[in-house]
Amino acid sequence: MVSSKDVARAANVSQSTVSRAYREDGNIDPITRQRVREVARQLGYFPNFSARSLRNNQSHIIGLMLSDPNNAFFASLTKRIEEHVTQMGYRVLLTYNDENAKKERNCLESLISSQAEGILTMPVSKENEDMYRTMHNNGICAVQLLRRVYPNMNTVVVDDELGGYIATKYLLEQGHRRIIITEYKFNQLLPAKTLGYQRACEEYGIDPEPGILNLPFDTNQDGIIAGAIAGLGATAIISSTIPITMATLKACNSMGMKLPDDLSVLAYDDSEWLDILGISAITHPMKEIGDNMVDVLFRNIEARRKREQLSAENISVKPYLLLRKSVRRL
Amino acid sequence: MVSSKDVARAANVSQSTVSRAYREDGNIDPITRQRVREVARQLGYFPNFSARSLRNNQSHIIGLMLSDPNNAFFASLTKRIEEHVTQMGYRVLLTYNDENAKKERNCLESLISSQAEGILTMPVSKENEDMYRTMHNNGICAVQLLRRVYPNMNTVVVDDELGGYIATKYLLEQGHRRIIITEYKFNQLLPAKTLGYQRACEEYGIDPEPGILNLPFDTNQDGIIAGAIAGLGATAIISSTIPITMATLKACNSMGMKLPDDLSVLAYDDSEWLDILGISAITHPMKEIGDNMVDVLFRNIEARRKREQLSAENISVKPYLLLRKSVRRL
DNA sequence: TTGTAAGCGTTATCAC
DNA sequence: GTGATAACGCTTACAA
Repeated sequence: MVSSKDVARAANVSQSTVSRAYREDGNIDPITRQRVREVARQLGYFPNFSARSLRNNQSHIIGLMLSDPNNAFFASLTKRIEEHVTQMGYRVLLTYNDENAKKERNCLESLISSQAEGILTMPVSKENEDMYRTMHNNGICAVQLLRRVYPNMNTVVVDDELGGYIATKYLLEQGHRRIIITEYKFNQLLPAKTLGYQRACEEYGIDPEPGILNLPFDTNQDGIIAGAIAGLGATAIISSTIPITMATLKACNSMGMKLPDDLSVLAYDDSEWLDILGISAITHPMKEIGDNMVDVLFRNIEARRKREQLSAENISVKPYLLLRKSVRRL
Repeated sequence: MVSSKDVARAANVSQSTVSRAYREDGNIDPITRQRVREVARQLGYFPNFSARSLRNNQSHIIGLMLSDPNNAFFASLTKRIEEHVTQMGYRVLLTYNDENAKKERNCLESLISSQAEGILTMPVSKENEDMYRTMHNNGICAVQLLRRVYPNMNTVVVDDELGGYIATKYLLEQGHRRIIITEYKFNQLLPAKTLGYQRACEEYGIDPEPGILNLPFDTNQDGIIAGAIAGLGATAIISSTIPITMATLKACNSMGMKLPDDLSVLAYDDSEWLDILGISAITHPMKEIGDNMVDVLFRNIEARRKREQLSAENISVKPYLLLRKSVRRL
């Protein structure tokens, strides 16, 4: 690799002049800058970010830690985030925790060692709290995405309690009474969507309990869903993630059920495919979510640079109902 | 950030001993290593990769440059790649070129400056050949993914000519004669899929020309597709990417066409949604593709470390037809 | 405006 | 087995 020293030699200037030619402020004669850059170009010189990072204590790296890559919802966020981050002159280091605390730990270690200035994370559980504290102590800004695992961390979430409520209420209004809602149960707590479901059910004087279907993370979801629908005699189902929506549709296919005549389906999280399939969904203002995530992060990075202390932000984005034609009025 | 110096002080050893405690070979008393690591843990020490990279001339970074993030086909590859790369103890720097040569250039500059040891790239066009040459000169290993833009670069592609041929031949066998194939035309050349389409048509003595539908990259694809179907009186269509498949299905919806009665659709690139929708597709052995990409890359990185010279590998993975029920026998 | 030199946190070489 | 020290490529006082 050609270094600034090589360029300096070739351009007959000092190494620091080369450095100056590559920085905004660098007090340097425009002519010199021009000349140095030209020589550098010919030599194939590119500044070494590792060295810069070491010297400046600024890596210009943002760590992105996602959980489940099968969820198209996240894929679409990834692009938005990358775009923003790049525009700010930062780079994205991509990691997946696979909903696994041990892997999450490895990701975090790697990101810390990479001197990431900020991280956008979907925490798996409370298990790695010490890591997040270490990061905090080291001034690494963190924003948790779509999940509120740590109360004192910056947060950008969708108001899933509201989403669950809206979804359930709509189905109730359409006359459904035996409604299934699916969930993954990570902690002991009920997911927010389920909480909203409960609230709506209780408003209608319905026992929410039998409709709550806890699913395993990776195996035979459609079989379980099919069984639950038959078992409860459900007339409607709220599928709580994109992968679960897929499983639900497969269950319908295998049982030969037609939408919305035999079963009403309301998907949580939207996808272009759902539009094609005519399936109503709880959807989210993706642009707003993506923008917020990155904005909060860089606000914090900025503040830190000025040695200001910011209190944790807590942004909750409102989901809304997108009607198509997968829900039948009873 | 706490550095090895801090740990050294706290553990009453020299800084180089701390360093040794964190390397495989490091000739160090196991007891000392244990003790040092414990002190480090308490202090919240993590090795600084920038410094390591600077000193070792090994960043342990792999650059991943994708084109279109809307294509779920790539999203699924991304995860596979990340998994592999992480397992090799490397990190993934994610960039998107948006099918735009200027952006591609920025991505490459960033990756070079990041000292990436290897990059997995989907080149946009020949425009940035100088960049790729610079990388080559600097010993940065590159593998082009799914496209063969540079003849002398390592390549992992799907044999799209074969895929186009298989798809077309199947439709012809089913009695279709007016078949549309869609494409994006980046260079002057016909895409490989279209070449396969041509070959099959010619075997059947059919003029391929009228069926070739060139689409713009981002706007109103479904309108154009609908127009083309009507215009040609097509009985079948091969949609050449996942986003185009979506557009095709939208076109069908808006024209009120039912599959496969009113139109036969054969998708190029598979998706779980297509399974749900019962749409036949040309699919790819994703695992094989992902594995190959990373294997080729690390084979090259390994060779470079040993100062060996490897000639460019050229891997072509065979696609195959997955029959569902979106094609009608005429 | 430019050059000199110190230092960022590592690893590797060389003594001991 | 351990410690001192130079060097990696860069930025930034400070000096000229």
